[in-house]
Amino acid sequence: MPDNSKSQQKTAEKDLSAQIAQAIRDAILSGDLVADDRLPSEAELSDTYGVSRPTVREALKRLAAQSLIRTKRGASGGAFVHRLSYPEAYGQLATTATLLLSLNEVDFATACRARFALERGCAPLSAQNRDVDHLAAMRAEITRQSQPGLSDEAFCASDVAFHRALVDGASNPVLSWHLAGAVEGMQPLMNMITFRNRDRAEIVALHIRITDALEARDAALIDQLLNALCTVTLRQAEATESLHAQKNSGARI
Amino acid sequence: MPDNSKSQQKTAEKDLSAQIAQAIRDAILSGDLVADDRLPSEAELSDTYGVSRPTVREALKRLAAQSLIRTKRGASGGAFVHRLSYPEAYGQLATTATLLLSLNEVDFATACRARFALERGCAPLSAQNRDVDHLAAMRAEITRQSQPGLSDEAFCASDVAFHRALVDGASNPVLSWHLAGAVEGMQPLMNMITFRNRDRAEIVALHIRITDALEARDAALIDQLLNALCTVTLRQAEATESLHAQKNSGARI
DNA sequence: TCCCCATAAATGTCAGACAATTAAATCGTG
DNA sequence: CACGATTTAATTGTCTGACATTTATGGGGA
Repeated sequence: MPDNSKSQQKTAEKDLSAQIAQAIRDAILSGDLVADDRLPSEAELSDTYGVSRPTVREALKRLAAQSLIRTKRGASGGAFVHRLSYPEAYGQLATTATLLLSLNEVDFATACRARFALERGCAPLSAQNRDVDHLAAMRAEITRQSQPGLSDEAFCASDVAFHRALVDGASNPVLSWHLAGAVEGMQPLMNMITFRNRDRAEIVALHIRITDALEARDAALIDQLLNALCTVTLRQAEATESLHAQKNSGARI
Repeated sequence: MPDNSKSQQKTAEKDLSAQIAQAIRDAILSGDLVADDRLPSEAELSDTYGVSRPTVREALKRLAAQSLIRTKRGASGGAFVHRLSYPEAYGQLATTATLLLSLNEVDFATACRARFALERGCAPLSAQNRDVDHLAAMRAEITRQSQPGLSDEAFCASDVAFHRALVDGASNPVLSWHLAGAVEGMQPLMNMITFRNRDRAEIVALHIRITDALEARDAALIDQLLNALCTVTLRQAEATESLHAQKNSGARI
């Protein structure tokens, strides 16, 4: 039996803990293990895979970091297949998105266009399924945004909440999840932008029109207004950028 | 000094490895550590945090599982802040999406509507930025899909490739990343659907019209056709479902 | 019957050691 | 002096064994 040994090409010769984690991950994603199933204890796993307990623990920690399992101490404790909740999935997505944008030098325009493209995609569904609660939430955020002397951070937060309410109007949690990740991941880039008062007024005006259009279930108009909002935001970013460039060049000379 | 102990509410009293991982994660996401920065060695970290090396290692494995760091052995080795590549980010997103859909009993209709909503969102950008390469790729997939006797898996794979080319036409990697995750996460649900020949013909016909519309840069038409495709897919899923229900009830009696 | 406590099972943590890998320093030789 | 082989040191990967901590369970006593 010559092929009993590990195939040197396929398994990629990674760490033992990575291999074990992959094996368990596959079992979960393929459905062999379903939510709330209990994995064997660390001692049993170390025996099964022929490795020490620390190695097994490293594998389990890898899975825990991906929210694939959760662990409980004590008798009748152990590692259990975790039913990923939406808030957790949101956190995972936000982390990945933030990392992807910030460490890959994705420019603001690309991220911004992607975000508005996704949001425009769910506008028709929002127009169809929106509830009075969503409209009320959006109007509340508009009131907040209109207050003078609001910090840039607070304005951004309110902006995010407004768009979140708009997306939630689609009543599609999967859609909300994607959009939340897209928006959250942009937050670091977004915080580099400063909104002048005139720009804020323009944005708030568009928000009001969007809310009205949503109330009227006018999907085409929402689409158009979101496009306008995207344009405004991009212009804003350019202005901030040129301002910084100017300042930097001035300081350098 | 009574408050020297861990604050019982704020730090949430998690595992030491989770706390350390969180601290390093924050340092990376906040920008204190940038790509390719080298972390202190495991021995130094264990000394810094006052824990043992296995505990530090568990923390590092958590971060590695999120592709936040990568490790290298040997002298001048260690843990380095990892620049997340798009393929890796794609894998992360796909894992989370698959988990979210399969372990949370998200019904096919919800996932399908979300996917097409996102795809319709990038249709205008694709119409604007599409290249001849994208059109060629889509036409190649259409040819593949039209072959009779194709297995359901192969048909699905070609379908995915077709839509991927459509999305890539937007020339926005962030957008492509989101869509790829949405589609990949649906794969397990998608594989439960069987496409009859008549349905396949209908889908391929729509694909042809979509490609033509993309060539003509007619965003509105693409939007309309994607809507139709969504409707067809949903009808398909319902048919498969009722078929299964029928079979199951028959077997049960 | 009800409460308290011992017990057992499991994860969490530690200490020390050795193996494997890799880059750099060292040495030897032409 | 130059260049290649060898040694060395630093670092991660893995193992062993032990102890601490948490928690469900069951038994004993009031």
